[in-house]
Amino acid sequence: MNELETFEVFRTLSDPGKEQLEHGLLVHRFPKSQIVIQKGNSVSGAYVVIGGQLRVFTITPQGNEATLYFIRPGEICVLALNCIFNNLLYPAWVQAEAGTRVGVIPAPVYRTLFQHEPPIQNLTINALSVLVFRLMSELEEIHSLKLDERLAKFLLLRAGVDGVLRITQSELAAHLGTTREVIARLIAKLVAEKSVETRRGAIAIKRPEELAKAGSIGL
Amino acid sequence: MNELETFEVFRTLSDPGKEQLEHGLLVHRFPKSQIVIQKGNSVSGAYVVIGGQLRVFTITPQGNEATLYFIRPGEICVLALNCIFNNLLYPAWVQAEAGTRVGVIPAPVYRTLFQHEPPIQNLTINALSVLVFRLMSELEEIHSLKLDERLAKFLLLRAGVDGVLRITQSELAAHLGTTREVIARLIAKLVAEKSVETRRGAIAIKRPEELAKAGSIGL
DNA sequence: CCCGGTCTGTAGCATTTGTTACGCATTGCA
DNA sequence: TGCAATGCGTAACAAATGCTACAGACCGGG
Repeated sequence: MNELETFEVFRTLSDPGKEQLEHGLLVHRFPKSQIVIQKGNSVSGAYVVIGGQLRVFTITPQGNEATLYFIRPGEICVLALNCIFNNLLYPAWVQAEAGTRVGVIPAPVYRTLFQHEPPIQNLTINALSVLVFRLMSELEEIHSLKLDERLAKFLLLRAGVDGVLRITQSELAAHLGTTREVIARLIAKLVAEKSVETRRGAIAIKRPEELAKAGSIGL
Repeated sequence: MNELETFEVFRTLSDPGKEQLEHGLLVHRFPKSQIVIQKGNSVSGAYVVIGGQLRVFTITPQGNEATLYFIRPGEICVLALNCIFNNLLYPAWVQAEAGTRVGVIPAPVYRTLFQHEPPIQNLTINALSVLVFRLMSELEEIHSLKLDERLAKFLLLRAGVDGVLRITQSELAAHLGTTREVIARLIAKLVAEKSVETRRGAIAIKRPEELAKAGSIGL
């Protein structure tokens, strides 16, 4: 039984489909922070994250990173899909976090699966759709919200159940497409009004209501 | 022969596929500037533009519009696709420009076509992919370019062969997600350096080289 | 031809964001 | 323990953008 069958979609394939998949599948492991794909690389197949997590980001001319999104276990890299369906080069950078395991389904295999297997069709369409929505709301947010509002939203949406978000301010800045100093300034305000506390490499949310107000999120 | 067969994709369907399509297809006509879909509407099917052009945009809390993209003849509304595949409500506004004709393929019909007809699969994947790329480069641009650079790029990419772009400054502002005054200020600079001339409802590009420099486009 | 609506040109000020430049704290490693 | 690397806090300044306000130009319809 291949590793992808931990995920439901791949269990519901037809038998010939499963066979094709087993034949082609490759599994890679990446150590922490390793760059998996660079902008301009050609893409050999569809990437499915089995464990760990991948981070997709771009780099601005000034050298700042801006995170586009994450790929978590069971998810598939949509940009790579785009590339294999349209024969394009990969348009961003990808970095592995923690010990990440990734399954690679070679492009030709994936394309035949897509033609005949409804589960793969759904998976594909869904992945693309979700990305479109994320990107659109991201765009809308950038146009309509100020940085402090986006920050508040980000903190709320990503904090764990204990209200603690393990992330450095530089990383935060990268996610929001700005610089560390700006983030530090905004967080200082939040600390002043006791909405959050800061630690090295982490932020603890103390008064989510305040953040929700700032980020215009219904709580 | 139905109106969609002016476009190649729909001519390459299998016979049963064509039949299904003919059964379900509806064609609508819209006068200039009519709002076609409002945010939150439910979506009845896939929209294919036959003639004219649709404009998809959002509205910020301050009431400013920001254009997301256009749908031209032969293209399909990807957001509507998303909605019919995932049973969502439409997430933006759509407005018709000029006398636009739109074909509507009801959701169930489209879904069966998608399952069995490779041309429709390709069309769908392509439409989604292209949109993802557009949105991503838009995002990257917003992060990395300043407004004047984005403006220069926009002018160059959209001007006709005669170097004239028929658009009001308010519309320009909407496309770039800013306000008219800001656009006026930036254009004033361009006029001062004689890169462009302005008329009522139009802008004439006089020295594309200058704009290309500003917008960091290789000419 | 006049008038109301739309489009444009400008100015000045308020805010937000980016930049530069430090100093200190914490961590992990030699 | 000492040192280097990394992360954080802060200040002052520069630049970009947004907002308010107003005046003149142009257009089409009555």
